[in-house]
Amino acid sequence: MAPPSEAPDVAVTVDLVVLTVREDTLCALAVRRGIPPYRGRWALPGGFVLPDEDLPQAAARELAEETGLEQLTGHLEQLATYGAPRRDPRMRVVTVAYLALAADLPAPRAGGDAAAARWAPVAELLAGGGRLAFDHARILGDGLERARAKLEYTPLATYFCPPAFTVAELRRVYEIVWGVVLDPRNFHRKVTRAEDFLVPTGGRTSRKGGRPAALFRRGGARLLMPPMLRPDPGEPRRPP
Amino acid sequence: MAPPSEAPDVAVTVDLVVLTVREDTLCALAVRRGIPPYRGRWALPGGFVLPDEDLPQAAARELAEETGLEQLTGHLEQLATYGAPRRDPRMRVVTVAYLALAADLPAPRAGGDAAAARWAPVAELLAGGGRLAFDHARILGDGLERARAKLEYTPLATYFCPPAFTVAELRRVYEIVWGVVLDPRNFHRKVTRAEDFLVPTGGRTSRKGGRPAALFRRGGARLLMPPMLRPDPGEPRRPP
DNA sequence: GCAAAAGTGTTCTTCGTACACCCATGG
DNA sequence: CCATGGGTGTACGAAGAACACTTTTGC
Repeated sequence: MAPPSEAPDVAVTVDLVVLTVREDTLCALAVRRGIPPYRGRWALPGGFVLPDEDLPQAAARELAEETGLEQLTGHLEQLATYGAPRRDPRMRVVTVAYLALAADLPAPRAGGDAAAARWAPVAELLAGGGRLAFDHARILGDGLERARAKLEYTPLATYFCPPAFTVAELRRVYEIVWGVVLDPRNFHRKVTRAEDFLVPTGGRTSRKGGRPAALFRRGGARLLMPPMLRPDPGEPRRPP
Repeated sequence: MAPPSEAPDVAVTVDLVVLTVREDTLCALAVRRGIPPYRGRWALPGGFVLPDEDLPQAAARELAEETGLEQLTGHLEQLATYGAPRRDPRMRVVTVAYLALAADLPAPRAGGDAAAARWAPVAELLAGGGRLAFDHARILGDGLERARAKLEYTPLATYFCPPAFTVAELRRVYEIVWGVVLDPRNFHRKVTRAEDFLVPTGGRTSRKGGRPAALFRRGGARLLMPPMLRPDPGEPRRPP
């Protein structure tokens, strides 16, 4: 509500869960730490909030620094804030996590405290506890859960796709993020019927086999209505 | 991601959107500021995060201090974090907002920097911009939106009710929070059929007129399935 | 023509909506 | 016995699941 007379010993950072789909796998941006603590371990990209910077600005700046991604493409939203007293052994650090979604991007570049940066499969980063530095496994898990949930009722999945995409590409996104298999016919009807969800560009794809698919771009709808229903997972996925 | 060598000049607080339903009105807890800035204006309750305290702890402590509410009853979740550079004119303050829901409570007590505290109708606090101090109108608006959305697919509405309640009382909560009128018969079926949503206590109410209603308590379900659908608003509401 | 992928139609069932109707109590 | 609200049954339509079937391309 109100600040104290004296400034407490706290630092505020932003951390980023940047998700993309590459080679039929859901991947997150990870950086290798070049300094202690957790030196040599993978972590989520992030950094300090500058004195004259709002939180979304800080997140967008870090995102651009790490990926070169323009803010015009992709999606960025606040995820949650993590501030356990000893989540960073050096001092009290409260971090505001952001979730970013982007189409397949060129390989990231290292910089700052990061010795390296790469797109890592989310499953790999979350497997076997303790791979990620700090509480970043939990943050990544929360980001993944948020993304999965929002695919149901928002156009978020389209942010994983290039500017023009086919219905099948969009369906792949759902299948990969949710880890399920969806019926291509029902999916097609659903997304093409939803008001303002997809806009036909008029273009068509050409491929080796099969009928060419129509190309679409993201429409103006902010909600997918009726929502896409997520089947309970467990089904296997076919090979790429 | 990693803290700096030197601590930046930032303070971290928690602010609370505490919602309750009293006298057929959705109300939020508001405190009157006793010190500048915004002296004499109403604000959301909140305070500093203590050095050895996690964020949810800080929120729960502030909630208990302001309302006397035990953590056993009610609901508390993180809402969002607000950190615009000049949201507090004195210094950089990043605040982590929490959303709390509670059944009708005794009148709150003032304390700390607050000259007074009261339950104020949400509509009143949000009407005519600039009533609330800082960016608290926006925070309250976000909390309201979150609460409204989560009534659809979670048992959140039951936290507005006393430990044992009737289906009609629960329906009133939905109607008041959403500002709509719901069909009592369909509502009854829906909530009583949903798995683990309501548990009959065996008790019954006695009233002046009409058949006594069965009493229920909140079940163990964390999701309401299938979800309650929110009709588009606009309908008037009958008098209390 | 055949394989392969896009896209349409059809059936069955589930679930929301509207509303008629019955139940149980106080006065 | 009647007013008042609690609770059940039923008919209709919208939408999801499953799947047969047609369309349009490359080879």
